[in-house]
Amino acid sequence: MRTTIKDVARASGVSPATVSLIINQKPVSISHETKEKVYKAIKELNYRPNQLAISLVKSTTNTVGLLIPDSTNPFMANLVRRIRLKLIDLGILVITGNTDYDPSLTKKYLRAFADRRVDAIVITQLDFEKEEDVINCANIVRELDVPIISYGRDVFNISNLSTIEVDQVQIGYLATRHLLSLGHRRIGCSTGNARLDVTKLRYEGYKKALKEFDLTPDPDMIYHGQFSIESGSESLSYLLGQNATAIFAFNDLIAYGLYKSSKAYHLSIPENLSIVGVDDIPYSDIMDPPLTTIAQPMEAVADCIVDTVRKSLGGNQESIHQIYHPILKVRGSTAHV
Amino acid sequence: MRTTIKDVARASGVSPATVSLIINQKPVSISHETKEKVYKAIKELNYRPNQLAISLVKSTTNTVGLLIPDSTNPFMANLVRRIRLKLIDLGILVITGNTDYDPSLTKKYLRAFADRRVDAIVITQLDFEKEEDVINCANIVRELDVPIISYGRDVFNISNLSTIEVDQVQIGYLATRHLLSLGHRRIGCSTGNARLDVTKLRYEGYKKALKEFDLTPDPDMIYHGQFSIESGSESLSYLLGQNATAIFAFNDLIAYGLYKSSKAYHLSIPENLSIVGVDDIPYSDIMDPPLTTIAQPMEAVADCIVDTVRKSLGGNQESIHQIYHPILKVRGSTAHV
DNA sequence: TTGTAGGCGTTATCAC
DNA sequence: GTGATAACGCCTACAA
Repeated sequence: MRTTIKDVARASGVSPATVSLIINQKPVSISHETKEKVYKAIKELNYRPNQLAISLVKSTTNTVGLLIPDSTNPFMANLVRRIRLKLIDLGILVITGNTDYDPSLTKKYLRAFADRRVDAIVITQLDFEKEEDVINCANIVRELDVPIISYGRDVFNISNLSTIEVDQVQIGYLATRHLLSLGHRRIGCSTGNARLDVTKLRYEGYKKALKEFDLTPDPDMIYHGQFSIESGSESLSYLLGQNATAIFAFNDLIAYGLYKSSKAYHLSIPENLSIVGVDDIPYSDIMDPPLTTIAQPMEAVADCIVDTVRKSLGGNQESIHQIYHPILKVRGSTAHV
Repeated sequence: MRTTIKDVARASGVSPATVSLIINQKPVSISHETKEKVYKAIKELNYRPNQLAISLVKSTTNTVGLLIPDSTNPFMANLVRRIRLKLIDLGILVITGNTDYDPSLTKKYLRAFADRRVDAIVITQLDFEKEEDVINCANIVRELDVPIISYGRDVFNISNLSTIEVDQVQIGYLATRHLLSLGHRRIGCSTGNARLDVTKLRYEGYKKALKEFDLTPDPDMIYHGQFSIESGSESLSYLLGQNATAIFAFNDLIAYGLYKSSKAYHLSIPENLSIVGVDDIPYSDIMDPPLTTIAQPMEAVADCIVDTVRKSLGGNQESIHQIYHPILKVRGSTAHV
């Protein structure tokens, strides 16, 4: 049993209430003498207030829950790092949960967060393959009664939830237009998980760009994969079979997978194949050739998330909706046909 | 105010105590009838027990704190992911803290973890540049009174702390011996933060290998850097100035930095320069050429950490000391002189 | 200036 | 079978 406020009180010959007043620097005048005694006792007993007890009475935990599908994705890893660093600065801890797009794990975390009375929950790309899982999870979220801040669109259609997003249609559009402007006409898509909102939106952007060039999207040019290196690797042979001269990889990891299997095909990038990715993770400009990619403004997103968390802790009820814009970074993986 | 056990009690016409008994499936016989009533009320009121209150009386939180210097390092990211996934399976949440090797941030986190009464703290490579910070932090750790599990050696010299480590000397040895066996004699080191224990140990291994080949280590062959891509980039010109034909990068990120600046020097790897890294992060075999590296058995380490956490929650006081061995993965970045 | 008492939401020990 | 009652460790009126 650790030392409690009572121990301190006893040791310094005052009541627990007085100790509490002193610790919390309440605006009441207390004799210098007793203050000294109490501080001394605190130091000697190495007393630290039990935050559980404090949280119970104050009903605030200075803790937020953070849910993330793939924490090993460097883009996410960097985002989360920045969020954590800014939050600890405010004295707020974050409980992180990995979901791997698993609905039941997601629900488990959501409930666990709420049960622990986190002050807010940050969810990133909370979305599932199956419609039913989305609905199911949305209901849980609605019951939660905790401020929720989402990075990515509100696929749940929940009213009081703040969203911070990057224009995903624009991402697909920028990537595709860049390729089109280089003369490519058979542009393959190596997508992320097909039913996910991000995937759909990026594909929208792809179609939008094609339309601007008076081209009709060919469904055969899509490989329905996942947001992983392995998926990218697997997609190459299919897309080559469709005579793609360029591939829009739905994120940089997928692009890395394409790089990897390109070697097996003795294809050289960008001479034989142009590739553009999404996210601009830190390894993309080290790859050979450096990867052309669409960068999301990670810092701004992280800062906005933290800001929104802070506001909601401050009692702000209004939900915020912020949209950021992506940026095309042209590097060595794309060239004229 | 959320619904409490009292609300449920009132709604179902029983006492809070009874509700508690039912919820926790205590081995007491309770009439089927009241059980039904209570379950119904719970469902209708959407009642969920407040874990803060439960933790307060049970003095266990089912939460562990995890401290990590650089969560964006893919090796760490993967390790942490696995730990989280295995822990949530046991119903345990993890509060993660990024320290960036900052002593004051580390202390802040350590205290915050303890104040929140986490059941255990997992620290990874907790170590600092300055001796004084190490001592200082060690004192805090000693006062903590929480089971601590460390990935990496106990640089603190704290008695009751479990350690899970990978033989770091062996890492340096394997990397260097590989290079030596390829005929390299001027092998540069692009190190991680100089004062860190891992750095010193890997360098020990380097010296050990040289000694086996009857070579004396040349202090000029060391570039004292950091565990980052940038540091690797910066080290190249210095080490080339020392006529290095091969470089032992103290981790894969550093190796990536070397790849990056090699391009600027129009050096081709491994023809003009051999490189070996450490960690075998997922991008290393996609690099061109694929990076020869020393892999640490991440899965085994993660599993052992989780296992140790589980045991300590079970009340096990004994500290564990486990050592794993690294593995050399020969790929395309190393060749004969 | 300091102490008393009640409450935060649970669980646990006894009674009834 | 079920219900008081006292913890758990702290905060905060309200008294003194």
